[in-house]
Amino acid sequence: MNRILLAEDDENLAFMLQDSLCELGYEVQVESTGVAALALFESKAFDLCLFDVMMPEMDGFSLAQKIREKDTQIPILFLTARSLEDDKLKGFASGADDYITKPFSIKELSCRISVFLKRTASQKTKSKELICFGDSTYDPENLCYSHAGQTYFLTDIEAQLLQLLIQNQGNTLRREIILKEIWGTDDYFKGRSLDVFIARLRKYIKVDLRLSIKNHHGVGFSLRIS
Amino acid sequence: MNRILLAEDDENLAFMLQDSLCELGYEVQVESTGVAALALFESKAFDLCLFDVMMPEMDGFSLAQKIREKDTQIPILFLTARSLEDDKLKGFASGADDYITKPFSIKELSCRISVFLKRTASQKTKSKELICFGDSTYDPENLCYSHAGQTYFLTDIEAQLLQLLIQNQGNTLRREIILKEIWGTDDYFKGRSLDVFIARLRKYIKVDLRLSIKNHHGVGFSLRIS
DNA sequence: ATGATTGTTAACGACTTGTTAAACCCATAG
DNA sequence: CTATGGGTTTAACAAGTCGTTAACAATCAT
Repeated sequence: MNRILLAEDDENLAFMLQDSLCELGYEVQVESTGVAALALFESKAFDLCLFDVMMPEMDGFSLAQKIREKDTQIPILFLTARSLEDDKLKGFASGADDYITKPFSIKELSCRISVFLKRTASQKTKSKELICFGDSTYDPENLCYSHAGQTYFLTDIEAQLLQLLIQNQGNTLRREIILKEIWGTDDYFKGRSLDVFIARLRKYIKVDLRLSIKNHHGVGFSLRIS
Repeated sequence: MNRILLAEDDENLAFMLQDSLCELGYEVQVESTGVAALALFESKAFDLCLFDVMMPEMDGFSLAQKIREKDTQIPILFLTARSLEDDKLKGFASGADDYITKPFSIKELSCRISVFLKRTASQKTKSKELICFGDSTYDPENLCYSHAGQTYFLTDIEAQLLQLLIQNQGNTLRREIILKEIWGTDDYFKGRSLDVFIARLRKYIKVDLRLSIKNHHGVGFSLRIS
């Protein structure tokens, strides 16, 4: 289920788009101002942004720039009534990926959306191969962690978290990144849940003396392999 | 240097495109038929495909499908004179990523091309690069300073301050500039905090004899590299 | 020499994280 | 329909970390 953040101040169009896109299997959240959209983007995880260019308070271009500061990957598509050359270029300069001029058909919009979702999705596709790290292994297929004959079966969230840490081994994973990746939102309680799961993983991996999960105060965690 | 495979049967347009794109720093190879383009694709590596829809022997759609069988990742962009709805949908269905209707400006084309090249490029290079200064390195991703095997993990403010100093190495950074940049305000106590952080950074970097932070009395600080 | 600026260290308080356990949720079995 | 159990979230408290402030020493400019 892909989540789309739609920023559109025209209520009718917004409703129509939300309706149509939902039918196509997307989860759509709508905000009518750039400010609100930016706030929502920061607290929840989305897979794609769809912004109207003309909006009160903050126009689509500025909004896109703000988003790009936080996320260089997420696809951003613009909707606009005008098909002016300068407008298009300004759009691309502010970090847009595509530019759709009204009137457009839902089918075309959906095609363009799926082009970008396919691309970002293919980056995520995790291989189901056995992963070796330190003196241990993790089996993504069976969600189990093994070291020297001992095997622990992990729960869903434990597994996701371990996989994230492994994929970024040595690097600091920011709390908000983890929270958005696994829980979809970033609030106080999910944050505490994260700490609880870190504690559990530490309990598992302590059998492998080469492994440790280091905290970077106020920033996040990193898996260290000595 | 990104390599583009252009399939276009109109000689004039093909030449014009090749010329313009070359000037923008792309390496462009042209074929005037789908069959030839497919053959060339199989024998050489490209980063992006740009196909005219209407071509003798094999149209752009069929060509795209053939390419997609061999490479699911490479971006494929269509050029077409018609902006018919059905055409666009057929294009996307055959594996296209974008669809540009003539007439178009080179600037717009170049924007759309770079959107996709950026995406595929970013899949290859994921990590931010290290900053080297003196005999040391600073890793902005993990907020850590390293010299000769030793690594210090910095706090948020330490990291910001070091980064500021590095970016202005050799030049004097005025106190008020630093204070506004990092703390947002410039009052007496934040000023004293700054002095405390300078002391901490000095403690870290003293392991690198080539580095020193010099004070300019009443003005600010500068990072000196001998 | 004197007042202002900077260097240095330590302590305090706010906030983040570690840890454990209880509460809660939800699916499944009885 | 209730009981059970696995898994997750919430709560509560302990431990740790960081930024600020204070205090005092050293240095600089005039």
